[in-house]
Amino acid sequence: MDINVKEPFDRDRQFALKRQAVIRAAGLDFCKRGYHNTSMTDIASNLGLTKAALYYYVKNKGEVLFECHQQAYDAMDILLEKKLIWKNGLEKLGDLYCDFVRMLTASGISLLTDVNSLSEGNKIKVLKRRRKIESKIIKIVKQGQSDGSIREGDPRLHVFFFMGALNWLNAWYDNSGHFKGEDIAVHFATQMRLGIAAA
Amino acid sequence: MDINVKEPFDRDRQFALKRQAVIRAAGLDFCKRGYHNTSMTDIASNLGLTKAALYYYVKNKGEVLFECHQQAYDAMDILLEKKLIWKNGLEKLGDLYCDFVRMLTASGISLLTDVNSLSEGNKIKVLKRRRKIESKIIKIVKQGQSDGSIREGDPRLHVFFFMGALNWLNAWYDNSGHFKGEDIAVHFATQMRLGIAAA
DNA sequence: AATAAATTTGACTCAAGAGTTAAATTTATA
DNA sequence: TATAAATTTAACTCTTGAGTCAAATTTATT
Repeated sequence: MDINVKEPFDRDRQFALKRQAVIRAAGLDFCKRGYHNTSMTDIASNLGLTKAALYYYVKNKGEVLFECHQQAYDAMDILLEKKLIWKNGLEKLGDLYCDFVRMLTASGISLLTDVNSLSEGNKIKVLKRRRKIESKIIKIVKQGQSDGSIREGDPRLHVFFFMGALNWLNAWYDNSGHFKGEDIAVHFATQMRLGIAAA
Repeated sequence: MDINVKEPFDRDRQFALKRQAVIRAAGLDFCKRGYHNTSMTDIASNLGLTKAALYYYVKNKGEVLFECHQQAYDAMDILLEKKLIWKNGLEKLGDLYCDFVRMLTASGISLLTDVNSLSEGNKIKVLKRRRKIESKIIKIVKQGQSDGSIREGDPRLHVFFFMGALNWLNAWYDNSGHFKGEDIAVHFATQMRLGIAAA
């Protein structure tokens, strides 16, 4: 048996899980009110904790912001690596994009835009990761242009366009609101696909 | 002759122009580094001025942020009111969107996203204006769905998608960079149109 | 030359919030 | 029951940056 029944008693594991929860909660706060309009005390009290307890899990506020970014990119990387067989670049991209939206609406992970509040070192790391992901997506677009499923045009502009829609998602999406995550995912993926599909 | 040769000597006029310049410069700074990562001293020194001089033109930092939003919405309203005869909703929307991108890349006006750093009162005003603009655009989409130029689907989701691309524009566009504003405008308008066009 | 507007200088106050600390207390583990 | 981990309490320090102010200086207008 692989299931570890003792897991809930594994303190390191509990610590890691709680730390993740802190990051995720902070991410939601940053998303809703903005990094600088959210104090460590806010984050703590939203978790039913005290500021001092937060500092038991994280070094400082900048680290929290950094980890929020990491979390989002980790999730995106996992979706990018999901290797299946696709008819063509367009299909591949459509499903990937759908997964991105699903992930952002369902997981509590926020794709933050505030890169300028990171320390210089972390900012570089985050931008590097973002570019890496972007370039993987651009590669899929080029693939689609080669196989004839995606229309011509600057691949970077193709990507900037629909990734913008994705980045804006967090600004307005509210999981207690009118739209269901899955519906948005399907709608957005369709609109994305049609925008770049070959005639 | 309507041209007022004395204009450069009209002090009220000069004051207003300089105030506008302050807002616009601040908008560019906020866009590049974020509202909270930009100090009043930064804004001043980017204009070759001193902080005290800034306060000769504006009441406080919050007012500057508010005016940045107003400036962008003023510009969008002007484009929205540009009434011409269109074949159908899709054409109308395509041209409008193209104008939006042109405006954002050419005018030095920034479409800021940081609404949470506004005072409660100003935040309400800004969100009200944003919703008003959004609903005008949604109306055009519905128009297009009636006249058969735009495919079915929730009009709000159609709009959220391509307005996201617009909001994200400021985050990456650099007027000294690789892409020409006009090229982006044409590309984005095309991609927007194809995403919602009827089959 | 006289006046008013625009701007600089530099020092200052004030508030908010990050981050720390030590001691006490609660909770889980063995 | 003894121990170690998790968390609270509450007070504290420090930094940053907004906003103010008064006096001096420069620039434009008449």
